[in-house]
Amino acid sequence: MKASEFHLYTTRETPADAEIASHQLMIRSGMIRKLTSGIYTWSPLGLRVLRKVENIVREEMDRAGYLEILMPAVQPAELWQESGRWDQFGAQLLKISDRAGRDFCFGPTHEEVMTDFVRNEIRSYKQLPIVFYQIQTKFRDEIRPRFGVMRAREFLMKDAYSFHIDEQSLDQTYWQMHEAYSRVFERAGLEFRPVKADSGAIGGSQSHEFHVLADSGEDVIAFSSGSEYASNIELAAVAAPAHQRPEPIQPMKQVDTPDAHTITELVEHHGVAIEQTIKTLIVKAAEDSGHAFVALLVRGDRELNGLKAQNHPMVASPLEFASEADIRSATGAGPGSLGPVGLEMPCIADQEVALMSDFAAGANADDKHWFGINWERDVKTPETADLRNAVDGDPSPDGQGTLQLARGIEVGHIFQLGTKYSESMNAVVLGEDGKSHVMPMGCYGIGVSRIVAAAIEQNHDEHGICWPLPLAPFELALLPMNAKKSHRVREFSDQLYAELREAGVDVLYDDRNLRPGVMFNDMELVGIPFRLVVGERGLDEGQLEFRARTATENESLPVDGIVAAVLERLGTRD
RNA sequence: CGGGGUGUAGCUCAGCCUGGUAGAGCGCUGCCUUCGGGAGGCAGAGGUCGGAGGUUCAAGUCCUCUCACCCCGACCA
Repeated sequence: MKASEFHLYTTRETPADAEIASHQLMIRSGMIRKLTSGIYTWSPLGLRVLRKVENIVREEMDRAGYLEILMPAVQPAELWQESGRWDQFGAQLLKISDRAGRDFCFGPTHEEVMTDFVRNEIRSYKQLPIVFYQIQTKFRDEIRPRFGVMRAREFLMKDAYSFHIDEQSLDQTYWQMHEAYSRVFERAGLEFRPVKADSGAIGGSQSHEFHVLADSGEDVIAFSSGSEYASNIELAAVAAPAHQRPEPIQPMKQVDTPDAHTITELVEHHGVAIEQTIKTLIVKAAEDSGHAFVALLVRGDRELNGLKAQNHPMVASPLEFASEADIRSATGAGPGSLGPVGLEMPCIADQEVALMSDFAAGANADDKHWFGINWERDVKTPETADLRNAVDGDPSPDGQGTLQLARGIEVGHIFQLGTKYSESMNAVVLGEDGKSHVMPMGCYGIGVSRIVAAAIEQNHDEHGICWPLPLAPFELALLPMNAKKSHRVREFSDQLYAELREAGVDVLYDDRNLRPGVMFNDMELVGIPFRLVVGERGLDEGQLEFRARTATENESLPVDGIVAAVLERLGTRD
């Protein structure tokens, strides 16, 4: 491709509304343009990358024997009413109506359409197992779209659905898919981890997420130093500490703390060790608990794990924090002055909290805290549960090694769905026994457009994007120096461009007659993995300069045999 | 949906408080010079100041309403 015939439009300025590197770089390199909130146009440059990802995904799905189909983006309400999700899915479901007033939605996912398709197509266990997939534009009306295509409302997703005669077959396909997913991310050249995940509202027995590791990731994953254990931090269990509760030393005393409404302020202004403080969080209680609210106690330096909390029988699910007004009427104090002493509601303490002594907590009166609190002596020892997020160095839940935490971007998620949809939508086949069987299902998603952003988060520097070769929009940039004046350089470059194309190299030939600095900066911003520079000086010596995007030094390559040398350096390609 | 903020040239923003005939940088067009890490000069094109209403002799600026976008809280590929 000649740059003069391509649409390259880069900008020096960082757009004001782009916060993270991938979003900034995608805008600056001109890969995407925002049409409206959470909805983007892919430019020719961006589309090249998107297609690379898409093709890797497609090839790996095909290799595994899965069958590609294409389902409608617009779906009738009836199907969603049949599964019960028309009302359940919530505001993320974009509902639309046609001229006759019939209801439709723009598909956020395709379980219903898929199940409908299969219940009409598949009649016999002999046709099972079967896996269909599609690569489709989805729409989810996110409350807060952000980070460009990372969390867009409209996005490109690969979704696959498997159908089985029994759970065992589902389990088998599930692990095949796990393998296929790993191949996808390996081929894309990304550093990733599959982790155990919460199956959430979708239910089912098994679920894994695939995360691209990046410091800017929104998810935290935990993996063991001593085993294969890896899970989303939501699921990482924390073992109860083994030590005994120390004997009380301090008397309990009330302290005026008008300057301390957060744990940090309490620590800074009153010299309390943060490990000796307790955070009291008031949440709504489960409906059948007989209470309106429940207090959750975690050590001051710990984070509440929302999933663990809402799974507790006393706690409402989904987790809902009490409003400040609710807190005030229930405790008589504001959220900055709460504690277990004298609290008129059930308390659930994290395991380690029950083993603390001489600790500080709010007094349930504004601007007052109790210091030197001890369980039993000053307040009843509460019920305990595992409520906090794991931290670096916690023992691994499987007993082998310790946990390390890393940040990740969720780019894939696989589920064993069971019969949730096949049952409500009556997707059955005749079994070997001549009877109807409801088909267990699996569903498997990959965020194709999100992978593009995730790859940039993982691979960029101060100059721009550093594409892994398999995702790069072009493999090689051919940069002539001062071609406007130098006929030699231009003619040589024209010729070399033709030869490289002939050899199958995906080359971007910058024939725009720009100054060298502009070309270098553009190619680095766009992230072309390799560049080849043609200049008068080099031609005099019979040499060209070759350089990898991530390298700091040029390599001199002789003009003779240049194409072969370049091919060798590009390495194995698809 | 709550809370906060911003809408002025293609982009990034100043001007608004204190009303008086629309600005800068980048980008774009033309010419000249320059040419190995985002050059310089000259000449240009480009804005119903998000929209509607109001106050005023006069509104980008003040008031009301409205729309859009962004940021902080509950979800997900």
